[in-house]
Amino acid sequence: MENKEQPSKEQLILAAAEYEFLTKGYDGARTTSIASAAGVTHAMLHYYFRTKEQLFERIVDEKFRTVSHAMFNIMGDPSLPIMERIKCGIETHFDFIAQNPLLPRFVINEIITRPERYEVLHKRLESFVKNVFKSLQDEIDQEAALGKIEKIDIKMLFISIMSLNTFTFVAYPFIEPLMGELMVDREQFLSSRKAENVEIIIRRIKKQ
Amino acid sequence: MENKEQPSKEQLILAAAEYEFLTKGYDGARTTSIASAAGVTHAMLHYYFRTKEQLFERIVDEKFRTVSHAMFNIMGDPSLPIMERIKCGIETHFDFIAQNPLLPRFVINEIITRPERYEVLHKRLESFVKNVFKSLQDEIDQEAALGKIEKIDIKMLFISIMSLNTFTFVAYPFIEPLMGELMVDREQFLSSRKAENVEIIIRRIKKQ
DNA sequence: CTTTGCATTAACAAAATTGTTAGACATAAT
DNA sequence: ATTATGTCTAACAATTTTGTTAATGCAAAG
Repeated sequence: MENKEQPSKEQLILAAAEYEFLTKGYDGARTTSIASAAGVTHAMLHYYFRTKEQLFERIVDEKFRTVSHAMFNIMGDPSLPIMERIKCGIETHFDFIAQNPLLPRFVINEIITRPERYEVLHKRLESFVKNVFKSLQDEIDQEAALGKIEKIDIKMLFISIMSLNTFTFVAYPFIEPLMGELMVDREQFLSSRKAENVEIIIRRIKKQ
Repeated sequence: MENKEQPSKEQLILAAAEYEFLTKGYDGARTTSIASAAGVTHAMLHYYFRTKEQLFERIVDEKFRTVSHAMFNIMGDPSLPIMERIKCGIETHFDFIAQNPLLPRFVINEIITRPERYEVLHKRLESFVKNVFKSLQDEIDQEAALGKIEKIDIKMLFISIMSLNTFTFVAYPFIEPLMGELMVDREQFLSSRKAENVEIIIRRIKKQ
């Protein structure tokens, strides 16, 4: 019977594997290390998942689903006015990355080393993203024609938002030591960083 | 004697190792694969560099030096007016990343898996960066006091610039398939992306 | 032409990592 | 009580990857 207080060995292994793969990547991860972190013998790991590869697939599947799911929320509520919608999208995206700080590097490294696996995720996102881009671009073009905002390519805007929201987390260990007191209070920093990213994008769009 | 047309085995190995390590990371790299890419037996690799670790050190050293050297150029010419200086710094940084597109991911992964090695690079950059930040901040504060530009924390600006310039290259395989025609002509895309990044930062600083 | 020293290879050895198996053990069904 | 089933372990096996060595070649110095 499923007990919430006593996770099964299988769940323990999955949790340990997730952390190991996300921090060290496929090549850096060790099945023995995963097993011992999960508190089981490494034969156990092979018993449940047969191979390292299959265990990895489980993690990749789940993480790709997480990303895919997040993309749907990030695009913002179409009923909001465009400025509000973009602002809300940025904040949702930022919060998602903040809660999954290891994910971007993992996904990127994974896609680079095994591009074929990305096709599944890409296919799932492709038409959705294209549609949202198109509707956002139409709305932007309309507002721009009225002189209310700058005319801008939504794809460029998208790249900018992704860059601003993601890079801090990916490069955290690189920049943190260079930042002095700025990043010592993590909560404080993240909140002002989020506001900054919104500000940057709003200013980019606002008519001058 | 050193011949420019016939690189030595040692140089061949170093070149192959650089590519292997930059694309696959330390864990993913194989000494046999490096050797065969260099067209030598793998015993040869061990003859010249003894261990994978030592070969890797050579590459890391060189790449960290490259980054360190780049940082000095990126901070811009102090004799220029602040706007020009920042614009020029952004462009220099962008061009550097464009010419070393594999470097950011390598450096980040390397720092995450072996933070102790970063201390050498960090120490070299620390005081320089702090000084440049301070002089830039002073200049910004002066201009802001005159109402010419927005008051802004240079460190925040620095993170924004790094993010915008770097993320595209790090996440290239992730975003490229989502971008339709935008990125098909790479040269064209990079040039407009560079201009966009400058535009974004300038708008962030300009007084509204 | 012989010695010296570095470059090179092939074959081998060691280590690390992944994967398997036979059997033990518990638990629940028959 | 016996059987069946899934869980688990310890020991072992296979594979992959790294590292070594002894022997060979080769070119320059003496």
